[in-house]
Amino acid sequence: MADEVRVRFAPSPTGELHVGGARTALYNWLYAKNLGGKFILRVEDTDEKRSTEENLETILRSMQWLGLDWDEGPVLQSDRLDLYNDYVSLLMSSGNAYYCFAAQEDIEEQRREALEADENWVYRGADRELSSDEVRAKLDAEEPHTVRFKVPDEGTITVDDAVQGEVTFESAHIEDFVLQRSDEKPTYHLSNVVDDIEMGITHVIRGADHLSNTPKQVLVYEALNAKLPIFAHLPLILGEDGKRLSKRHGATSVEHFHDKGYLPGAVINYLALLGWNAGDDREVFTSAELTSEFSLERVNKANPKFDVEKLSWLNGEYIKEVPAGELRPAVREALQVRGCWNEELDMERRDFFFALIELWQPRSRTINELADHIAPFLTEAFAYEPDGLKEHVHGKDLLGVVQAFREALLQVDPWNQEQLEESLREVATGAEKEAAELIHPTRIALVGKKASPGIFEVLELMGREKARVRLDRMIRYLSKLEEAKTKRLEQIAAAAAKK
RNA sequence: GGCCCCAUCGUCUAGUCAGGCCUAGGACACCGGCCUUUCACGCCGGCGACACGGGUUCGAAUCCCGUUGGGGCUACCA
Repeated sequence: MADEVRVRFAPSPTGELHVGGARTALYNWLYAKNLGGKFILRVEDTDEKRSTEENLETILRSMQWLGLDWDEGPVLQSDRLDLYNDYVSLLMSSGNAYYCFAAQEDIEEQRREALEADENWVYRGADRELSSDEVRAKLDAEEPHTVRFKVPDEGTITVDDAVQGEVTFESAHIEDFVLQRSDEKPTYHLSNVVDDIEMGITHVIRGADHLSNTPKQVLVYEALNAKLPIFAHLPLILGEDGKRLSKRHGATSVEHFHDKGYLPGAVINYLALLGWNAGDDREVFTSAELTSEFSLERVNKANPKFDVEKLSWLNGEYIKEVPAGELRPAVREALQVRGCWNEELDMERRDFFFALIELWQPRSRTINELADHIAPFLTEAFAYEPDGLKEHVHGKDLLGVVQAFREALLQVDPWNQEQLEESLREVATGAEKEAAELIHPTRIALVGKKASPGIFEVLELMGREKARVRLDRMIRYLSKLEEAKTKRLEQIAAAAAKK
């Protein structure tokens, strides 16, 4: 029987889960699902200065939101420090590691000098040669020390990477790296390898920023006589400026996309296609298609740039296709944030709420946009869009026709699109105006914007009472315009009379 | 600086491993047009790329070398 596939996502809780990490998690998850393997979550928190509980919680929340469920874990490295110490002893007794008493500052000094002199330099600990008596004496004297790996002076290490192909490194270019810090905590190079061995990880799928570190880890595997996993290094996601994605690019955390009203399915879909493709022209994938078709062979080697425009388009595609009912909780949340949620929308006005969602689905790319569009139906606390006023209201002599339409609406029966349209056209004709000349100001009166779904649809859905209140508001606005105009004319007349 | 990786439209990419089917295909964005009371959707059309230079070959986006450009690593971070 072939070994079960076991992959892991191993974030360090030094920040939120950003899209790069999310994609790494996703590819691991897809790989496991594709092969019926296990997806394990491990938290690499051996750097206690930079790791926080809060970050961990955010990461877990983001993964859950994306639907990246794990089969085992989360395993915290901080819970198993003894394990790493056991391995240090093992490496020490097999002669692959040694105590290093050199002061950090001294090494840094040497490193700096070498760099300035343009020399290629790697640290080779002089303490490799210390006799066991000398080591014992220093240890007894409690001299601060680290444990370093004894890197061979010669030879090459070849990493056979599932994405990058064969990559060869010279041992001579690798320094005697630290396995255990002076505070006895393991470094990443140790804990990472130990856990991958202990957890039976078969495939290490991670960002390409780890490729250069891989030979060090291979050395540790070999020193431990452990079987190497298959490595797969994913290209790094870059920001729009071509630089590696970081906080400097602002909004790149998964949490942010949740807050902005993106759907988890769309984010997953976008991330899956950022560096991988099925070999055809499809852009929209179901989760099932993704898991059944994913393969490391089709992962690209070049670094992609993160394009929020395309994500937004995809998100719009998802919003369009999803049944209104599934959007309900997210829209509700967004409306609550905007302070225009009413419990009635979940009870007696449930159908109305659903109809509102359906009305705006085809013209919203995010849940937040959708909520912004729905809000005017729930509250009158919206402003008239300046552009709309300028184009369709100011200087149009509308007071009379809007008043007439307001009166006509009171008589419309039944209250449906056909009757509403008939009524509006009649009023416009009576006032010797084009229907459009009444439609545009009406739209602004109803929702404050110059764009909306069909005006009769909006009217029908909004209902007579709300429509009346909003037209009254527009009538007051138009009256004020008239007043101001009259006043100005009087002033001009008065000024002319004086001359 | 050294080591490692990468390089097709502005962006994501197909095609590269097995060279001719590529006057390089799709998607996002952008620009026109149609539809329409507006916007969006939808439909139709347009703009737009094999980084550069050498080879190899009858033939190169595809193979080789170099240059340039980008990214990563170079910590008692991960």
